[in-house]
Amino acid sequence: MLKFDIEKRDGLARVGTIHTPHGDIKTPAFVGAATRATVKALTMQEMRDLGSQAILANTYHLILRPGTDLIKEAGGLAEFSSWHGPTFTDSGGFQIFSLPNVKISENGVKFKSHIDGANFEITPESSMQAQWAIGADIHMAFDHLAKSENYADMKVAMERTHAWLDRCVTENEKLATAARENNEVEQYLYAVVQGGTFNDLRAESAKYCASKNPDGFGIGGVFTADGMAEMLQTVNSILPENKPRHLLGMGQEPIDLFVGAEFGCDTFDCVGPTRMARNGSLYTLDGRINIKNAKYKHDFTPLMQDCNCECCNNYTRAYLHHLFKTDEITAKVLASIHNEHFVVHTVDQIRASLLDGTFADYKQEFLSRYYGKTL
RNA sequence: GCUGGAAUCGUCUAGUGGCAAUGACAAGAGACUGUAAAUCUCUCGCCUUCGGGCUUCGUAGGUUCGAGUCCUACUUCCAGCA
Repeated sequence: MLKFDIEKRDGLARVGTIHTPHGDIKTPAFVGAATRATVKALTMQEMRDLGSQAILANTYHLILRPGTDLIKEAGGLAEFSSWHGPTFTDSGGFQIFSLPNVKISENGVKFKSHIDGANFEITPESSMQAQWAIGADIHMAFDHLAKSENYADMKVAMERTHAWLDRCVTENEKLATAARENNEVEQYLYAVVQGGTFNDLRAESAKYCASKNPDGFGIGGVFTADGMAEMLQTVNSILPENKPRHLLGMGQEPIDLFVGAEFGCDTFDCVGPTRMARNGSLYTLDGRINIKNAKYKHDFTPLMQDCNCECCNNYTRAYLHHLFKTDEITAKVLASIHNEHFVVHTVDQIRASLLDGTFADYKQEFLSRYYGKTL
């Protein structure tokens, strides 16, 4: 069983440490999205330098390229990518939601590769096998995200997620047993809670996932902060408190991180920070700015005061503006360093404020400043 | 000097009788939440009550219901010949 120590609680919020075979994660923590075994525009050394504790890769992408056998041959995701720290993999379930032309059946999901059109299929069993081959410390159960917000559709997706969870757990047991016999390192499974915006479905899903006794929980299918607090209260009051919870995909907006942590989530991942960085939308304590805007051409101040990242320590807004306008690769590198540092550091500060009892003040001060001036 | 060719939005460019006029770049702005995203969308002559109105394709005339497109002259540039 995955070891998770909680050192302090505040309502549903908690401060803890997840002990993985590749190292500890001090929670709450923001996990970098390394979909194709890389955080876009950043080296793993840059990720370490900006304070990242863990990364999350995607099974779907790694099945397509380079293939999960190759990653196993390399010694696993951490070794292959030279990250060496704690790693997560997403199951590929999200691609049911995000890709066109997927065929979903009880057995699994049929895709056409977006690269060469080749047909292939992911089932709960094959997702587990692929994740074991990739060798991340923490795996997500293969789940079904509904595309529709319709109650009936959401219920069907949730029930399928539960049926698939049974199969994931069974397959995972087989793989875990085989690994133990071969003296291979442990890998752990999170069940994924679905149910959309319907709290009765969320409650049902949380109960079902908890009953399967996984190592932790992913909370999936969340897309906006609206209603998230109530949903998390429902779900995290049901989930066993001694196991870690990962809020899947949320964290582009700082409010997601505050609400997520306040209502009992331990880790987060989100592609937003690095994607927005590549597109010139950069975090500051006063809200996001678009560094490509003409008004920054002559702005020789740092991107953000009181930021200790490599970008803010060394470069000005005018320089970043110039790099973006001339489409230099370094624009995306520096911007990604800053945005990723911003969210990682914000969650670290949330952790610190929970430890010293100042969370409520920190949240109030941060959010009113961040959203007050720009929204 | 002669003979050809060319002049269109900041730049390059499409356009050979119905056109405020193509495309690209540049410029201005917006979006982005378990990444088919170093992507996508919008604006880009002036005004607008968003119906439309007005002024545009080197300059000046002309032909025509109608001209960026045809004719004449001029200006500038390019090429060849002197």
